[in-house]
Amino acid sequence: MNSPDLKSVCGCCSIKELCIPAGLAEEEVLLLDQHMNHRRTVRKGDALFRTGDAFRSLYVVSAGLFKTSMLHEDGRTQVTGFQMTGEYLGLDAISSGKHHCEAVALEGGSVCEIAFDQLESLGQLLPNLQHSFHKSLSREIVRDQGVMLLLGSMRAEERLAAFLLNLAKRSAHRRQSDSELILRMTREDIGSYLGLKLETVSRILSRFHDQGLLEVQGRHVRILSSEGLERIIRDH
Amino acid sequence: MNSPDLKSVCGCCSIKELCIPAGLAEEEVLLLDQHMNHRRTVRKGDALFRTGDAFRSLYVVSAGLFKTSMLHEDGRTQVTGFQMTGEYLGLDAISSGKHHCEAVALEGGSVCEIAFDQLESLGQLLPNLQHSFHKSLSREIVRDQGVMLLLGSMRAEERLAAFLLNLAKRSAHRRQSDSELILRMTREDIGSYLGLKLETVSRILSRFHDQGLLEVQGRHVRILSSEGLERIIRDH
DNA sequence: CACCATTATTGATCTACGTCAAAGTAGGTA
DNA sequence: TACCTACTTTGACGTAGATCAATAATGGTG
Repeated sequence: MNSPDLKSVCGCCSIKELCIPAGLAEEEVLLLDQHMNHRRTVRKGDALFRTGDAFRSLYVVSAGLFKTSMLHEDGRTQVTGFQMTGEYLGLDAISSGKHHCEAVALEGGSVCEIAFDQLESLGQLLPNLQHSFHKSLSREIVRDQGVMLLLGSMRAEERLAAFLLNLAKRSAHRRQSDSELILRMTREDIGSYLGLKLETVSRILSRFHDQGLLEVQGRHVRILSSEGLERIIRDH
Repeated sequence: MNSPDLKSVCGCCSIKELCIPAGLAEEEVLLLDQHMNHRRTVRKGDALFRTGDAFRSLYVVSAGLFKTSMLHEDGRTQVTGFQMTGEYLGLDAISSGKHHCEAVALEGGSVCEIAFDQLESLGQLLPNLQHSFHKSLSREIVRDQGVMLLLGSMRAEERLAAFLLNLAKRSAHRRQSDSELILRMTREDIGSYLGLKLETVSRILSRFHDQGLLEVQGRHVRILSSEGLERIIRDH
């Protein structure tokens, strides 16, 4: 537990408009600040929580990239998401009081932690916060259902095109380049997320490269034609 | 808008322990009752809302069975769930103020409607309600991620086995038989939900029948060996 | 710098599921 | 009751993606 430094106070946080404080009044953010455990740094490979851990807190990514994976009892495992700055980790655990997935850092970064009971109490005081929290939960549902659509009805090329466009869009939203991507995750992680084998992911990246849609250099990917990728999805 | 009859008042509702009132104190339920639009009946085929509709209310199934489908702009469509008594409809719409899926009744039934702004206000007053609502949202996330796991890592037989066991479990929880199932949805609906073609669904049901795991008579299915179905999932 | 472990690419082959097509069946309606 | 439509079953065949296998690149570490 680090002592909060100034920059990690919500009111002064560089990502406050992407995070919980978004849309809150200044005095509301002050109140929020009293309940947050401010930035905790994590190193690549660190787990924030693991499947089965008791649920106490939600986390919001303040820097870096995380992946969440579900592990089924029969040994099956599936990457359920990649979380960037401002995105919540742990929302699935509210339902039962224990985590259903594990969250692992794919690069060094930091998170802010908030005890869930405190978030709920604070929600009683701040309708704005309550509402924006509901939106976050609902947004996660929409995201998951989007992945269901992808897994249930798209072919491998379409899935990968959608994945790359999604990463690019989210990067752009965070004022990072929307064409220069660094895939912090392995081909196997991508494959697991997309319901494909790593060989298929690799093959299709090469194919996109050959078609002039991407420049692929290991984990460095540059999107040369987002229209081309969109067309792949549209033309099924 | 029907005038509420006695039986549809939450405090007297036959399914109150499956629904929003679950876990609330009597006086809290009274308050809730003042904000619910009580039972509205729906006929088979009726749509509660459609993709793109403005979001005002959540619904809870009080009787019958619904399906929700997402339609992608490119004409792709995917069944995202089948909702039974006590389950919410419309949670995805909170995020953006418009519905991302459509909800259609698969048999005659009824729903209770609650204006979302009223539910939020009520949540400010009733921490219990707030908390149980958060759990419902989170449960939907867990459910969706379970489907992601199914779609991303299971083979056709495993998906169908998991689907049937899930229906049976949820029926049992509602004090209906856990072995005698009536599939209110078409093979195509099932296929869409499971990322399979209707022919595959049909073939696998026949195969399960031949293996003595099921008795299949059109939409009437009796589970003869749930252990057998579980084994199929476990033994990938 | 050289080493090793991890990750990625590419090819050859196999197979689960999709596609296309033809009957068969059930349920609602006149 | 008989009809018609919508749904279901089953077969023959094709293909996208998995599997198996062999190199080839990385990148972190002593």
